Formats: sequence, structure tokens, C-alpha cells
Amino acid sequence: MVDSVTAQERAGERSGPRRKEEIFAASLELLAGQGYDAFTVEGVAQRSGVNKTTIYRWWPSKSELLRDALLQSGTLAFDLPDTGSLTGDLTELAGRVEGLLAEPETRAVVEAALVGAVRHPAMRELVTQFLEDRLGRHQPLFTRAVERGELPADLDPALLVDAVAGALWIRLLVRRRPLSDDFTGQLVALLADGISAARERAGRRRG
Amino acid sequence: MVDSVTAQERAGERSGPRRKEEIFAASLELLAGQGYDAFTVEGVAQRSGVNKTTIYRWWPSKSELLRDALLQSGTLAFDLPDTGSLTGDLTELAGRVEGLLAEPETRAVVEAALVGAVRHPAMRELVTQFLEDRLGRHQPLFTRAVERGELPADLDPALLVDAVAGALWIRLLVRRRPLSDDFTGQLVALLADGISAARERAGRRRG
Amino acid sequence: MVDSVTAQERAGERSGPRRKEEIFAASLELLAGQGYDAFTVEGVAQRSGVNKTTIYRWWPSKSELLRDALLQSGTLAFDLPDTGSLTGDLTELAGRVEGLLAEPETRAVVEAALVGAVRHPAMRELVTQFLEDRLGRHQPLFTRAVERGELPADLDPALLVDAVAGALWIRLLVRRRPLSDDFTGQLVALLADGISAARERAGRRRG
Amino acid sequence: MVDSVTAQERAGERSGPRRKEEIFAASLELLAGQGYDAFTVEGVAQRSGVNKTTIYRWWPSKSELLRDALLQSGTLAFDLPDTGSLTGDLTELAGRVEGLLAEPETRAVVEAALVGAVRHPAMRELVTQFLEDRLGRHQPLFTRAVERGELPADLDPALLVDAVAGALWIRLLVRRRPLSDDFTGQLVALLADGISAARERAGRRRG
DNA sequence: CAATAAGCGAGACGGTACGTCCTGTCTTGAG
DNA sequence: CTCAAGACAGGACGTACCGTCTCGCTTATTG
Repeated sequence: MVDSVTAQERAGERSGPRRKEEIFAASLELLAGQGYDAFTVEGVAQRSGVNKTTIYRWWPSKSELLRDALLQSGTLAFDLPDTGSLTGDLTELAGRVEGLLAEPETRAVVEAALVGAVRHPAMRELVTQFLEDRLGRHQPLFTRAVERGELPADLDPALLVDAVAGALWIRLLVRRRPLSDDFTGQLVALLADGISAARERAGRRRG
Repeated sequence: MVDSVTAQERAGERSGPRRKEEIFAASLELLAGQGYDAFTVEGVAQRSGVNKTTIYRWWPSKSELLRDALLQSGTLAFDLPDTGSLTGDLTELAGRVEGLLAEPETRAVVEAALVGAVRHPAMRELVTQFLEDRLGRHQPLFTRAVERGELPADLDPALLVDAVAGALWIRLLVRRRPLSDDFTGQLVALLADGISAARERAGRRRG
Repeated sequence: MVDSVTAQERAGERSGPRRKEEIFAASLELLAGQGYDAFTVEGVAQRSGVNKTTIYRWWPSKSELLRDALLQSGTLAFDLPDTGSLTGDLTELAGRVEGLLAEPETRAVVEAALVGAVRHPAMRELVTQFLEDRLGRHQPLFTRAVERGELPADLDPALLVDAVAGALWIRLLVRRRPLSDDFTGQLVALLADGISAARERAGRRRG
Repeated sequence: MVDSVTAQERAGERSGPRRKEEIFAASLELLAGQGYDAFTVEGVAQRSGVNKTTIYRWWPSKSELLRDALLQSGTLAFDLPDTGSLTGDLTELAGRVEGLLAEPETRAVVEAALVGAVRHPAMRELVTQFLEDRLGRHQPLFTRAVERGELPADLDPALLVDAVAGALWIRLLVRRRPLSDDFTGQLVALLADGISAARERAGRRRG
């Protein structure tokens, strides 16, 4: 191979701590296992077999570590559904949010992000950006729906995502109630009907 | 003196510390002013002119104090709208949630409740109960709507509240974006349309 | 007893930590046992069965603790000799300095004071004041010698103390050599002879 | 090439780091500038433009570096006075000690040596050896004095040096007082008179 | 003049101690 | 019974140095 520099070197990135993996793993385990308060730098150090100073060499504070651990974990990343219909896609989306918030481990991670966001501006920004990014990636889903004539172009699609995710959020994280039989189904149906009505109205306006 | 005990004492309840008011006030001020991390028992004691031990005499832990402070504050309590139509009532409701989450002070209080709920089971329960209570009080709103024929009886009304509150929650607290022009209006309209469709379908089924 | 307030309260003094004694003892033991580097706040805390925070509640820093431990210990305090002759008194004095610097434990304490003085202005001042105080108390020794006609009034008596203490200091602490057979005796004799000569000269001048 | 190795290599000595000079200079500057606590290996490395590992490659520990820096610096070396009389020589000697202890920079260096000696056996030995060496070199001074009949042969001359240096040491480093008008003069005179008396006595004994 | 060793910069690391902040407990004494 | 005052244990935070280690680069020998 002619060019022997690594991708990292080319990109000018720092290599980071040697046991990055273990550190992140320990962080997430603590979070998922015993909740936010168990996530201490000293605990992470011990569990990952690393000295506390090593952690502080790489992250200026606890919250930065939390941030990176969350970012690096796949937990918060889910891919784009494409079922062929808006209703199907929304249902899929809802299912993923539900999975995220219902599983104890992933829920703990989300909650940690939340607590971090409330307490640290930097973390706040991160969460915000992260979500914007995720939402941006969902754009094609709505573009397709518009093309299929399922969604009026003047309806802000983020509204749909927020309503679905928000309702689940409130139920699962705030009200802490298990989802009733077909909560998700009813919700999506309601929104789908609302969209249909809006579309028809829009059609009449234009026609 | 025949009956000098207060109603509270008669009921076996503790009267609480003499400077309860100041303690709650200090708690909320700290929360609203500098965020969750500034809410320390020592800070509250100092600000309210009370000794730390006094606080611990009355509340077993910081989170109980937080709970009571939140409960006692009117912040989270809003009354039942009655505009004559479901759409109107939902719009009103949305407006209240929006007010709660958009104002820096009340938002800080809500966030504190949130952080507390994540970190302490007791606080968690409290928030849950509190919300159930609030939602229970909103029941008449939906009963009226059903009576007016605006709402099919088989639609879980909590779904509506959760969708409205949840969408606003996601927007304002999680994504941290200001509300676009008529976010609330669009959202309520969407749900109202969905309900109409559901009602019509229900009508056809019955008819 | 009519008046039940303690002397401390009357004087308005703080009572200090409950286990003051143990803390000082632990400090001096560590110093004397393994030298200055073994004198760590955490070590003192552990050895005295006290929490680190307790130490920091009472002493703003390690060096203040060191200072108080030294002050409180009798190590550096020695009383006034009175043998009836200047030579005798100086010999006594030399013996005490020698005892202080030759015994491993007390030597360690002196060295600690020294290191502290070099590194911390506050400690420096303390040592200085402490010595001035001690020297001030030796004044009567010289007054008596002048009255007995053993010491010319125009000779700075501090010179004698410094020469005696200094020579021993250099020998024992700086050069680290054991004292030869009659180091102290020779030294005192030399100084006594010098004083005699000075006195005679002074006598001739006056006479 | 028959003999290209340097004298050092022949003797088995390492040549030392390339920027030895800078390292020593940086060490002494830090010491003289901000005192012992500012003398950190990392500080020296930075100031001398050398990597920390380079320092540790050549000196096993901080104290060894300190030792070599002090040794290499001329600070502690002073040459042999030869004024023709014992009194004159002692006065000269006293003046040099005074210069050493009174100048802030050199005083800082001496203090550093002191602290080092207290904390590290190796450093202790060094100081001791160093001083023995210096004193050994002063031997001729006393030999001359004996030859001139100024000093009885049975008086340990080191006593004189220790008394002079010690008194100044106590005054300047321990008591931290400026020297009074003719402290040195008085001191030397006192000792000289003492010596005269001793000599006369010795003369009588022999005679 | 090429191989090889010596010296070095860079950077990661474990470890010890420092001094700080906060939680929650306990005791004493005053009203 | 309520409270102020104050001491305390405990746990975590973030910082500063010490001394160690490994990796590759460069510069000087030296064979």
C-alpha cells in the first residue's frame, strides 16, 4: 500500500484513549444498570479498568464523557422506515420510539441524556443537534409521502413526528404507564385521518 | 381552651416547619433562577433563613422537598377549560401547556420535576400521580365533548392530551426549538380532523 | 460552681474539632515516623479516625494544620536554664538544642517546620515569631549575666544564642555529622573566653 | 581511529542530555524565581524546551535533578580566602556566607537544597558530602593560621566555620531577621578573642 | 557509506494527594 | 416540640504532579 497513514491520521483526529471502548461500555452499563446517579467518573474508571486521570485527560468533565458515550452508542440511532405508505412508515417509527423508551436499558440511556441536557448547556445543544440530525434524515419519508399524494405539502411533517414521539414520551417517561392495547395504532390512525381530511380540504381549495 | 388544635393537627398531619413558605419560595427561586444544580439543600436553607437541619427535620431528603415545593406551587396546576367545543378546549389546553413550557421560570420547574423523577423513584411516583390527578380532572372536558357528539366514545381521550402535550414537550424541551407560527393550531386541527373522521366512521358503522 | 461557662467560651474561642488531640497526635506521629512526605492530610485523617472533610473544616490547608500541630506540641518549647553562671546557662541551652536536633522524633518535627517555612509564607512567619518568642523568654538569662558582671552590656546576647544554636544546627542538620566528643563544651568555652576578653577590654576602656 | 572516545566515555560516564545547560538553567530559574514548589519536572521540561521523558531518561527522580542542578551551579562554591590573618579570613568567609544567604536567588537555591535534603536521603548525602568537600578545601586556611601561631592546634577548626555559618544561618534563614549593623564583625571578634584566650592558655600549659 | 545505536519528542498511562462541594446524620442547648 | 448551631462521615468532583512506558524519528558513530 502506497499511502500508509491511517484514516484517522488523515482526518487529523486524535486517537483518543486506548481503552475508549471499555470506558464507553462502562459508562453505559452504569447508566443502564443503576441509573444516572450511578454514573460517576470514578465508577466508570474502576469498571473500565482505567485510572481516573485517564478519563479526565480526554474529557474535561463528566458531562462531556456522558455526551460522547451516548453519541457513540448506537442506542439513539434508528434507521429510516420505508413501508410504501405514510401510515405504515409512521407506525414503524412509533414502534422504534416505543422500543427505545420501553426497554429498561435504552430508556435509562435516554433519561441520562435528558438529565444531562437539563443540567448542561453543552449537553443540551448536543441533544438538540442530534435530534435535528435524526429528523433531517427522516425527511425522505415525508417527501415520498407527498409524492404519493398522501401528505399535503403545506403540512409541517415534523409535527407528525413530534406528535407520535411526544405522545409516547409522555406516556412512557412522564406518566410512566404501560401502553394500552393499541395506543400506537390509535394514535397513528388519528393522525392519518387528520391528514386525509387536510388533504381533501387542500384538494377542494385547489380544485 | 376547648379547641385550639388546627384541622391539620386533628387529622394527624404535621404542621410543617414554621417558615415553610420561605423554604418553598427559596426552592423555587433557586430552581427557576439557576437551574436544577443550583437547587441544593444548603442553598435553600441559606436563602430561606433557616438552618439546614430544619429542612432535614421535615423532609427526609432533597427530592421530597422538591416534590412538596412543586406540589405547593401553583405552577403545575391549571384549571379546566370550557369553551363549548372540543377544538376550543384542546386549543386552550395546548396554550396552557405551551405557557408552562415556554416561560423560563416555569420551564425550569418542570425540568426540575423531570430530573427528580428520573433520579428518585418517589419523585417519579409523585409526578405520575400528579399527572393522573390532573388528567382525571380533565375528564369532564371529554365527557362534554362526547355528549355534544364531537368525540366518539371509543377513543381514549388521554390520547389527545398526550399527543398535544407530547408534541409541545418534544418541541420545546427536547428539541428546544421555538414554536413555529401556528404549531399549536395546526396540531389541534389535525387531531380535530382525525376525530371527525373517526366519528363519521363510527356513525356509519352504527347507522 | 456558680459560673458554668467554660474558660473557652468566656474567651470566645472556637472549640475546634472534637478529636483535635488525635489529629495533632496523628500529624506528629506521621512526621516523626516517616518524615515530611508522609505527612498527608488523608493520612492524618485516616490515622486519627476522622474524615478528611473534618480536617479541612478546621484548617484551610495542610500547612496550617502542620503549624498548629507544631505549636501545640511541646517539642519546640524549652524552659529557661538558671545555673548561676553564664557558661553554665549556655551549656544548658546548648544541651537542649542538641537534644532537640539529635533525637530522631524531635528532629523530624523541626525539619518539618523548616520545610514548611521554606514553602509557605505563613509557616515562615510562624517559625519566626515562635523563635522570637522563645528568645525573648531567654532575655532574663542575659540580664542576670550582665548583673553578675559576666557579660558586657554592649554585646548583643542574641549573638550568643545564634552562634550556639547555629553551630549545632549546621553540624546536626546540615552536615549531618554526629557531635564529636566535646563539641558543645569547646564551643561554649570559646564563646565564654571571647566574652571574657571583651569584658576585660570594656573594663579597661571604662577604667 | 585509535582513540576517538571522549574522556567522559572512557570513564564510563554518560554525556548527558543534549540540552543539559538549558535544563539546569530552567531548574535554577524556577527555584530562584518562585521557590521550591515551582520546581516541578514538568515546569523544567517546558521551560527548557525539552520533553519530560528526556529529563527522566537522565535523572531517576526530581531530587537527582535538583542535586545536579545545584552541583553544577556555582552558587554554593566559594573560594578560599587568604588575607594573611585568621580574623581576616574568617571575616571574608562570613561575608561569603552572608552573600549567599542574603541574596534572594542564592538563598532560594540554598533553601531548595535544604528541602531536598530533608526529604530525600540521596539529597541529604549530597549536601553532606558537598559541605565536607568545601570544608576540606578550607583546611589550608587553618593550617596557615596554626603556622602563624594564631590558632592552637588542638582546636577543631570546623567549630569556627560552623559557628560563623551557623549564626548567620539562624539569623537569616530561620529567624529571618536582617543582620544588625556589625553582626558579622562582632561574631568574628568574639571568636577571635576566644581563640586568643585558648592560645594563651595553651601556651601557658606548654610553657 | 550504510548499519546501528543513542538521544529524543510525543503522547498515553497509573497513581497519590490536594482541596472543594454537597448530602444526610447527629448532638447540644435554647425557647 | 421546634429550632439554630455546628460537628461530622461519606462520596464525588476536578486538578496537579510524579514517574513509567512505548513508539517512531533523527542524528551520530563506527565498522
